[in-house]
Amino acid sequence: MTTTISDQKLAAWRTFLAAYGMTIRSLEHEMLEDQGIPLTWYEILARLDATPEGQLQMKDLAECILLSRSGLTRLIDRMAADGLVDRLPCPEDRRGTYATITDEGRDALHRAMPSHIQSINQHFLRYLDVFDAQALQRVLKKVLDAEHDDAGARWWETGGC
Amino acid sequence: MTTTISDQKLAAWRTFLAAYGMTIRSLEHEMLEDQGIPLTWYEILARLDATPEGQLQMKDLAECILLSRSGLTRLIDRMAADGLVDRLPCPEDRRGTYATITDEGRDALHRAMPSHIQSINQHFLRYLDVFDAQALQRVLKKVLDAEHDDAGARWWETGGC
DNA sequence: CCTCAACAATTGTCAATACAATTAATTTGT
DNA sequence: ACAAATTAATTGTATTGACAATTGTTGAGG
Repeated sequence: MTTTISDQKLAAWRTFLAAYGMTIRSLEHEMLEDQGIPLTWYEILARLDATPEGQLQMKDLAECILLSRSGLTRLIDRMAADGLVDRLPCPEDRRGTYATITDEGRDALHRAMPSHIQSINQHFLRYLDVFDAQALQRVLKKVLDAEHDDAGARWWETGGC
Repeated sequence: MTTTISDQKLAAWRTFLAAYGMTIRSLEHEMLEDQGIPLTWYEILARLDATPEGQLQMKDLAECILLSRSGLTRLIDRMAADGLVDRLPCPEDRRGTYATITDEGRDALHRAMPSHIQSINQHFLRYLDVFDAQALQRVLKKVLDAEHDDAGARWWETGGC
């Protein structure tokens, strides 16, 4: 049986898509322009920095970023070549590898963060008042929680934008 | 001067990012799985089909999809090679090129659309009631309208998901 | 204990994208 | 009218990403 979806809801979906596309392009552009690093690098650095140890196993990193696992190996390669992260073997499971943020990586992150937050504000948040933000948060959290009910991971609630 | 952004608003931003990433990955995967075409192709077909003439100039297409202009030339190459679109020269401006949807393209689109809408519902809309959808639409439209005030284009309001 | 399935990460290979430079056509300014 | 600037699209080249197969390791069942 095919459920009919209301035009109103589909319009909300289209607006969601368009808002994302428009915003993320500005953010990617400004991150590269102002900080010289791709937004994907920033995301990795932020996630690593948000952990107590400053490190994550590749598999955990792969699942919490919006990128494929296959791309991750070589993405970390590049970041390691730039000195922003280190690879270290995982003692308790010798299949695993930790990606660890370096001091240089933390520097780059902390240098980029204020500017990035300003970009987020400039292109997105400044158009929202507190109630808008609450509404957005409430609505989209329903989606996230429902789709992610299988695992206990709640990585998107952690800091680091 | 550096404005301070509330944690509440930043949390809304993170949720926005996470919801997009989680949803779009499912949609891309299912489009390729069920219909054998990338989601980007679907988006192009939908935009062309939504115009009265079934065609758009490359420049207009480039600005209404979430992709770079440079990638577009070869993306249309591939779709043309598959028979889903045609290229035709633009009479009133000989620099221009129209990308035109073919009958085969319309077939592919109309075949894919129900399944795609079901996917959107499955991974996103079904978690929202009418009020949620209205709230989402209202909030994100503020962002879109504000960021896009320069041009008169309101392409994201047109049909075709 | 030992085999086999599952898992983590990487590698090979090819497709897709980004960015800069180029070509061709149009518009603008004088 | 004509040189200069702008625009539309494409192309060259290098980077990045996707997907399948591979390597090494762990864990479960007999």
